Amino acid sequence: MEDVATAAEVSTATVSRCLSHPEKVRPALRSRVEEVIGRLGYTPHGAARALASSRTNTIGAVIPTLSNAIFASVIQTLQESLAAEGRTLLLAASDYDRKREAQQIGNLVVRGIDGLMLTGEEREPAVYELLQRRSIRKVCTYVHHPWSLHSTIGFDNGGAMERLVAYLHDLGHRRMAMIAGLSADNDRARERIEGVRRALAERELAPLAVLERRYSVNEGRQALRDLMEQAERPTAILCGNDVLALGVLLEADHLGLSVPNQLSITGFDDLWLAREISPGLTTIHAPLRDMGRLAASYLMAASEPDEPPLHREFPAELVVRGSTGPAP
Amino acid sequence: MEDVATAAEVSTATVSRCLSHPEKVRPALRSRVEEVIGRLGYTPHGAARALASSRTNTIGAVIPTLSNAIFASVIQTLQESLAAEGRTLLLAASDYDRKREAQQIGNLVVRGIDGLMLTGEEREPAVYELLQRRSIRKVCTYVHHPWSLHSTIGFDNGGAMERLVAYLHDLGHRRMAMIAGLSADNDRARERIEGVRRALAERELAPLAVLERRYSVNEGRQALRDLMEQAERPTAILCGNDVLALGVLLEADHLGLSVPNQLSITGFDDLWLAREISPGLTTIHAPLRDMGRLAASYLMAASEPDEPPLHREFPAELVVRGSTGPAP
DNA sequence: GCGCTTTTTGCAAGCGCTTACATTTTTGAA
DNA sequence: TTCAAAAATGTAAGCGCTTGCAAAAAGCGC
Repeated sequence: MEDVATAAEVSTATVSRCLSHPEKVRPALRSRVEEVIGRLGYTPHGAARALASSRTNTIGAVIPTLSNAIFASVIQTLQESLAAEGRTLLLAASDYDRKREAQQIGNLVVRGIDGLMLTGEEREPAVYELLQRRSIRKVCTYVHHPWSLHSTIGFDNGGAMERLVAYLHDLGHRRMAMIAGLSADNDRARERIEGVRRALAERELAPLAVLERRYSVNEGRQALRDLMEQAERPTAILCGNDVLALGVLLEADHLGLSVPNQLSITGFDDLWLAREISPGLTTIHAPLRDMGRLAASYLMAASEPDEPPLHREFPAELVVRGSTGPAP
Repeated sequence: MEDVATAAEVSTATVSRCLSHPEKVRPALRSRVEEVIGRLGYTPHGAARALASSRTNTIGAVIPTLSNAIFASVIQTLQESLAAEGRTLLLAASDYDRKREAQQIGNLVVRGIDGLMLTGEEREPAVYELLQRRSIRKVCTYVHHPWSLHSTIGFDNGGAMERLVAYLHDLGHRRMAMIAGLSADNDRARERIEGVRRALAERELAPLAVLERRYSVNEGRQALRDLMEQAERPTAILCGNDVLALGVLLEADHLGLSVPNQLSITGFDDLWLAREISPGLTTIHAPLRDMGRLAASYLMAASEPDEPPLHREFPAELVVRGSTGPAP
């Protein structure tokens, strides 16, 4: 920086201003400095900037896993929106593990972030304390908790499942089962289960079974086999996400069960695959791009003192395709 | 840090050493300091550390897109390996755009990284100059170029396609076409095309057509329609990756073409989907986890002066499934 | 207990920037 | 043209750590 200042015959302060607040420098001078910067190939030192300005222009995000396309999609949007404003994305994966998530967040905080996108709301309280102490903006995504002290941007997981149950009920289904995700460290999975129970209870029904499985195709396959061994077979199966539903669909084919004639199947998320396979998967469309974009702009905004939390719900719409039909 | 030092009745230097070089501090003292750190909830300031030590403990990675599972998978492995050694991953996506990639890399470098994982080898020369000047370790993945000055960890894209052609040729196929990825800014795509041309030329054949398309299911579908409109129809179609192949498979079904009886189809990458769909997709298995792990350990290693580049090839094996069969 | 070497600890000088404040230059109304 | 107000630039004090070097403590052979 000193070299640039010398070559351009200005002070280092001016060079710094050209880089950080170009509007504060007279255009003529600015272009002279910029020319020298280009000629000398100078690039600023991020750590020094961060130390001096206590801003890192970096936003962190913690998601359960990259292996699931729905997180990849939000991250992609987030990073595009951030890049457009000159921010960088620091990414970590928790692998659906609470302890690990806390550790990864600690990592990100140490590394220096101005904001943090989280998945779901439930986590170690220590995490929220740390973020508070460092006054790092945060937002919980994939959920909508208008009562919460933490900002949330997402959709109504339980409500979406209720609509799915209502739809199946209208088709005449009475014996329904659910293959959910592991609910232990996952509030989204839990809300989906609760939504199903609630909607069935309203109709004076109960699920034949609620199986909790890791989100994977093979777990879905196995779960269907387990369900079909039981005395009372369901006519419809609600899956915790599309990946499980896909496994169920594949296994149903394998077992010679006709979908949707003998068995209706639903998913959640609306991966592109849900549309491409045959039969198409009836599912809930998760508003991923909307979430990613809003999260980005929220996290980049300047913090006001005593700002109330932001809560924004995007609709999660029911998408009816070929995997559901009237009860046999 | 000063507070910790005061409370533990030591100097800040000792606190720093407890954090960075614990073996240099007498165990009794160290545990005293660590107790205070825990009690006060002190977390070090990453930017200050980076500035003082000129190490960031952060590794960058630039991939074309997160939307393709093969990149997600490598990133997942990379990040696990890095996290195990206390390093963080800084991620950027280039969207298969050369300019954008250069810009994203610039971003990462400014932000401060000790090493960088790149996808493929071909890019703006300025990028390599920048990395050189900042003496940032780097490695190109998904390719194996033993002649290159830049380290490469990957597999032989062209050779894999040659094996695929040989296999199809043995099955009696003579009229083959290729639906490749866009080769403009993508050396992997180009090498795959060249592999096909070379293998066919050796057999005194030439591809009926080489279509270049964006990697997407719909582009694959459209490409198959285009191919089938031509006068001379292929009996086998080699796709640039599994996503294109999947589109071709779906469209073949749609068009009433029987696979593999009327048409053989191959992919590249071996996504889990390739195994799950029916018929299963004959493809090349990309050694993603191996690449990710080795890239991580290479990038974390200390740089020696005048170290020669590392070149490591992992086998990319042919996986035969139901989408290929004898020529009609 | 002594003098030596080896290990542990403290001191303090930066690391490369940003920015509050002081100083200089420019602007514009009289 | 003049002078106060506004804008542009320079000065220099940190930002929170690491680490070379010096000083102190510990270990060791006698």
